[in-house]
Amino acid sequence: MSYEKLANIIFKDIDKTPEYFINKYPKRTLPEGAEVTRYAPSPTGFQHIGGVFAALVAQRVAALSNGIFFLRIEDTDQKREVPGAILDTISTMNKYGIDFNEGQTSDHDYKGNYGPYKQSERKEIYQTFAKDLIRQGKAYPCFATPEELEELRNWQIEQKITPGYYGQYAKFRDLPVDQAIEKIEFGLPYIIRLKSSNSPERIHFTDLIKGETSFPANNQDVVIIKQDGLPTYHFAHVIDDALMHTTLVSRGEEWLSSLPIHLELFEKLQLPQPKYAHIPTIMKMDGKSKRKLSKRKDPESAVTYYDDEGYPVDCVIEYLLNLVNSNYETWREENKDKSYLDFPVALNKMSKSGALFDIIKLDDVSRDIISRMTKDQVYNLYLEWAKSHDLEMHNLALAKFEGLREFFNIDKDTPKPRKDFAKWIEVKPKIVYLFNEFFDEESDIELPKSVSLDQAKEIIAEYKKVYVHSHSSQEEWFNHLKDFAASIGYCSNKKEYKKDPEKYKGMIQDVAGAVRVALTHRINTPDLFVIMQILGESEVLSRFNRFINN
RNA sequence: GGCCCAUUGGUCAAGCGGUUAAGACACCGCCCUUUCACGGCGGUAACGGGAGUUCGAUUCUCCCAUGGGUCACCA
Repeated sequence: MSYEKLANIIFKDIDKTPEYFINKYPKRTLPEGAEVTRYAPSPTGFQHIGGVFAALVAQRVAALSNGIFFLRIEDTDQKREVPGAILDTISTMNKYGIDFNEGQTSDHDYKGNYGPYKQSERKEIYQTFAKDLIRQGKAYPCFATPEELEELRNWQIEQKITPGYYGQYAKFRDLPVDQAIEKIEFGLPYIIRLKSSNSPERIHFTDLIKGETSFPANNQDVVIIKQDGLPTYHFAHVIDDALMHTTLVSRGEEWLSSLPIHLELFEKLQLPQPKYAHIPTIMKMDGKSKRKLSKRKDPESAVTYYDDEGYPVDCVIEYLLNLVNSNYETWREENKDKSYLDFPVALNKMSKSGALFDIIKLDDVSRDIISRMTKDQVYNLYLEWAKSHDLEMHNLALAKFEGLREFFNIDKDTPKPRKDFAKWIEVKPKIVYLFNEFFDEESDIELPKSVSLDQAKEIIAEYKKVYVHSHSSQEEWFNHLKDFAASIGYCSNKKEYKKDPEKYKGMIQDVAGAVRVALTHRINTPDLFVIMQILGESEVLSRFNRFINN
């Protein structure tokens, strides 16, 4: 048969058959209902939060079903490849608690029995299948130059015809085999295209997230092997996911429109087709309209942003889970002590439209989670973050080990813990007054609305005289402060004050406010008693003096 | 432009033919309180538009509008 000859000329080095690879990668033996999923990024740059989102979904689905989750590197476009991106992908995923059962483990190594897990190393496999397609007349070499294609496209658009290489516009689709061979032997460059059946039928399809949908069958003679011998995404996807026995492909919804191509490819290659879940794109508000999170414009699209800001990884994950299934919050409320790993992710409960990434909501989720951590967890996580993002604070935090832990412990053991921090970058401005290094440099002094600076100084001048550092409890200290407040004409009881405001200079909170401002320059800090204990008696008195004389 | 997907308050979203249309975040107010917080209670605020189907549509169908995606030898 002449197609046979063509196939042998094009892929003269390919001596295997599709059966060889099909037999080489038998189906895994897995428990009933186990899903095999994957994360398949191309190593083209920094990690996108959408990537973590997609990987998280796939990983959860596999883990929850006792299946397999693997990493495949889609590096068929060698021009766009960025050195180091593979390792960066792996370490980012690991950092976010996303581990792979199989797949690429470094630039050149992988684990698992279905490898290689890097497409550039699977060239022989793709070519074997492509050769088989040519042999069957289901694919053909195309000699059209990029310029020619461009011209065709422009003309089609001008004529208001669907652009593309298909049907009557596919110039080399029906080129006689001997002429094709002639061109090849002459040395003309070419690529391999699928000879689409061009079926007039509509295809009905069920997506696990989007539900029922239908579209016209593919009619494009898409490129399957590029001039460099590597496959296009479409061809590689179909072969890899079949050979790797992926049961469920979860990927961004931008792939939905090329699904007809993939479906035809599965059919032509006679390979088993997986289930699909097309994940909505994470969007962002831009003025009045939504748009995709952009690498260019949005710093928060990069995973490194969350690290730089100091969001604990668990907080980011829990927020993302919130976007995956909106009943996550309810579940979390009912299962406070469980790990997010126990949450039953359900693809059919996922929103069909793109969610807006809401940093404010992230902050809330994060604050809540941090508030439930122990003082040691908070301290250690902060220290770890500061080590790589704020060395000065890291060293101070180390030096003030006990003090800082006490500070983080304020109200920790109560049923209603404080929610001071959403991310570690917020810690510094809220604690720097503990350190003279920063405190003395501050020029801004906040004041409670009902107290003037002079009034505050007056209060402190008096308080300094009676200040006792050695109170054994917060309660004792505050009682003392109340007595003091009364002695200088401030009311210590709110109700009485309201009855007759004229009788008093102010209220107890004005006095406490003055003390707070003198010690911290802030009107908003955690419990003063603990802060004073951390500062120590001499520093407290010194700050009182500095405040009065300033 | 063709094809596909989507459309409930500012945001995330429940709802799947009959509801006073949940809840969370944000915002506002009140309360609690020994300072700061936390917390509690309450409030403002929504079914894109138009035709059908139906006794009855946020829910079903169609059309339109809007938003998004996609139409590469990129993934």
